Amino acid sequence: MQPAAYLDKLNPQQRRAVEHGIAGPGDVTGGPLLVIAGAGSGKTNTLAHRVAHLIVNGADPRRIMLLTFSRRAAAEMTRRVERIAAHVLGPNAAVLTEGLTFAGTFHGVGARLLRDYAVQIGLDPNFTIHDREDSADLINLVRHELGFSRTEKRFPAKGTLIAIYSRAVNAEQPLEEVIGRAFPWCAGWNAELKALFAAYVEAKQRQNVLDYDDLLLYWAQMVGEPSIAADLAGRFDHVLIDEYQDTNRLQASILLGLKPDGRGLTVVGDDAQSIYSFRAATVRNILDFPGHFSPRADTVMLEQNYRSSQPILAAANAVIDFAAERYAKNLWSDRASTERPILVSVRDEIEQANFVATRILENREDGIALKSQAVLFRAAHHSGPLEVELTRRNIPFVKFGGLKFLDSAHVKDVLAALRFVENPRDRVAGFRVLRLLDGLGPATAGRILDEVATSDALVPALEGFAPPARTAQDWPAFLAMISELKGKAAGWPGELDLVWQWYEPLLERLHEDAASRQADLVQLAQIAGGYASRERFLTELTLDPPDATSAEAGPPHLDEDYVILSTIHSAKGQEWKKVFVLNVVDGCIPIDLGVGTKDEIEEERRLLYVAMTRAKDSLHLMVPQRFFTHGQAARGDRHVYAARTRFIPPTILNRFAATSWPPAAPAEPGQRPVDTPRIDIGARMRAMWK
DNA sequence: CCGTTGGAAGTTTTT
DNA sequence: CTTCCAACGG
Repeated sequence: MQPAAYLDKLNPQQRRAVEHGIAGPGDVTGGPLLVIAGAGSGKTNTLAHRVAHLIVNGADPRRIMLLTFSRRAAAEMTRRVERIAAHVLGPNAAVLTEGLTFAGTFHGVGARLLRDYAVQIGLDPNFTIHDREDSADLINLVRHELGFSRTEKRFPAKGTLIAIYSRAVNAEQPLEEVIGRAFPWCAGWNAELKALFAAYVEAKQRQNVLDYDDLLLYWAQMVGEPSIAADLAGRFDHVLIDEYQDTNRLQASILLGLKPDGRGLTVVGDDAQSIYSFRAATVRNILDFPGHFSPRADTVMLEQNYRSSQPILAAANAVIDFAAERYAKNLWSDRASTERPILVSVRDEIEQANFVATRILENREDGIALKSQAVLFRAAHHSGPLEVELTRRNIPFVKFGGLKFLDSAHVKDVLAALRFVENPRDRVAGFRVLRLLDGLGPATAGRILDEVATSDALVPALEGFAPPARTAQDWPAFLAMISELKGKAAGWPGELDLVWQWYEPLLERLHEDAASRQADLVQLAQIAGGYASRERFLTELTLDPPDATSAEAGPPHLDEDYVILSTIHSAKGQEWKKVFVLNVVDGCIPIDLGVGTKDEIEEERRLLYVAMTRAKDSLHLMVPQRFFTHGQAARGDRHVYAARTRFIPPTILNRFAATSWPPAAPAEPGQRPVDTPRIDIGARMRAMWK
C-alpha cells in the first residue's frame, strides 16, 4: 500500500500542516499548530486532509472535535474527509467518518455537550434555545418589569441592550468597558444596565432557556470546573478549529480550557479576513495564539492562491497592503490573465442593476452558469434594486444573508407553539402563542404563564384557567392543540400538522396576505421532515437557520440554475468565476455607520478584501455616482452623491481597469447633438389618461 | 384589560 | 419603510 499517496497532491506548506505532529500510526498527538491560510490557498482541503490523515493513522473519529463557522462548512468538511479517507481505507472509511459526530459550529457542539452534562450542572435537559430576537424579546419583558420603559430620558432599545449584554459576555469584558468602547451613547445607564442584565439572567434560568451566548458561557464554565473539565477534555484527543480569526475571547477560553498545553490543538484562519468584530471576534486570538504555549505553537503559512487570476490577486493584495497590523504574507498565484478587475462607474443604483443583469446574461451566453456568478454587497438591502431588475428579466436568484424566513411573524408563531409545549416555562414562546388568541392581551397571558410556571403539568394548568369572555371562542381549539402535542401521539413531524391546522384560521384573520405566508409554512413542513424529533428540529433550526431566501416560493430545485446574491459576510469561504461587488463607494464600503473608530475602518477594509478574493476569473467593482438612502426622519428619502471607496486610492488605481456605463454619448462636450428628435413627453403623459 | 391608532424614532454584518 | 410607544375608546 502506498503509505500516503493522497499527500502527494499537496504543496510543501500544505503538507507540513497536514503532517504536523503525526509521527506515524498510533502516534498522532503533537503540539499546537497554527495555520495561516491566505484566501484561496486550499484551506478547507488542507484541514480535511489533516483530519483524514489523523484517522488513517489511527485517531478515533469519535474523539475528534471539529469546529467550523457554519454547519454547511462542517458538512463540506466531513464529505471531503470521507472522500480522502476512502482512497486509503476503502469502504471502511464511511463507517469511520460517520464517527465524526462532534463536527459543527461552536454553538451547535456546545448545545450537544450541555445536554450531555445538563444534570451535573443543574440544567434541565429540556432547555430551549433563544435566537437573537427571542433574547431581545425577553430582555424587553424584563426591561418593562423593572420600569425602565418609563424613564425620563430614552432608555436603550431591546436590540441595543442584547447587543451590549452579548458583547460583554463574548469579549469577557466588564460592562463599563464595553459601554465605553462600543456603545458610548449608552454611558450614564451603567447601574440600570447592570440591574437589567442581572434580572435577565435570572429570568433565563427560571424559564429554562439558554441564549446563544449561554451555549458558550456554560461550556466555558464547565471547562473551568475541575471535576467536569477532566472528563470533558479527556473525551477529545484532537480539537481543530476553522476560521479562527472570527472567534472571540470566550471561544478562546474554551479552547485553552480544553487543551491547556495545546497538544492535539489545530487552529486555521487568516487574520486578513477577520470580519466579525461586531460579534466580539478579535483578531488578537489568531495573532497571539502561538505565544499561549511553551514552547510556542508551530506556524505554517499557506501563501499560494489557487483561486484567483494573478491580476485579481494583485489588486486585492494592494488593497490589504494598507492594513495596519497583520501577519505579513504575500499571496501569489500562477493563474496568468490579462484581465484586471474593473471599476465600473454608473450613474445610480438603477444603472448599476442594469449593468449587472446585462453582464450576467452575457456571461451565461458565453457558457458561464448562473451559479458560477455572484453579486456581493455590504448590507442586505443594497441588493434591492438589483432584485427588482433580476425579477423583471426572469433571472432566478437566491439570496444569502439579511432577513431569514424564520424571522417572519407567521413562522415564528408556529415555532413558538412547538416551543411552548417543549418548554412551558419559556415565557417568550408562551406570550407569543397566547397573544394570538382573540381578546387575550399581555396581562392575561402573563397570568396564565404564572399559573403554568407554578404547576408542573401544562395541560391541567391551562384546563383550570377560565379564559376571558372574548377569548372563549378561540380557547377550546387552542387547548385541544396543546393537549394533543403534549400527548405525543401525533409523533414528528405530525405535530407540526397539528399546529398548522390550529394556526391556519388565525393566519387568515391576522394577515391580509395569508396566501404567500402559507407558502413559507409549507416550506417549514418540508424542513421539519428532515429532523428526527421536535427537540432536534427546534434546536437545529435555531442554531443553524436556513440562510437563503429566493425569489421563487419554495426551495429552489437542485438542478435549477440561479445567480447568487450574498452579503459579503455570508460569502465567506466561497468562490465564483464571476463576481460583482455593489456600491464600492464611501458610505457603503466602508458603511457610514462603521467609520467611527480606526478598528472599524480596518475591518471594512478587510471586508472589501474578502469580497475581492472571492473571484476566480473576473471581478467588477461597481461605483454608482449616487445612491439612495431612505428613512432618516429629519431629511426623508434622498440621493447621496458618492465617491469611490477610500480603500482604492489613486496610488493603486493602476491595478484596475476602468469603464463607465452606459457608454458615454458620442456628442462633443458641452454641445447638444443637432438632430436630436424633439419629443413631447408631456403630451404622452396626458394621453395616458385619455 | 384589549385592541387600535397616530405620531415619532431608528435602520450593518450573524451564531 | 418599519417598529415602538402612548393615548384613547370599547
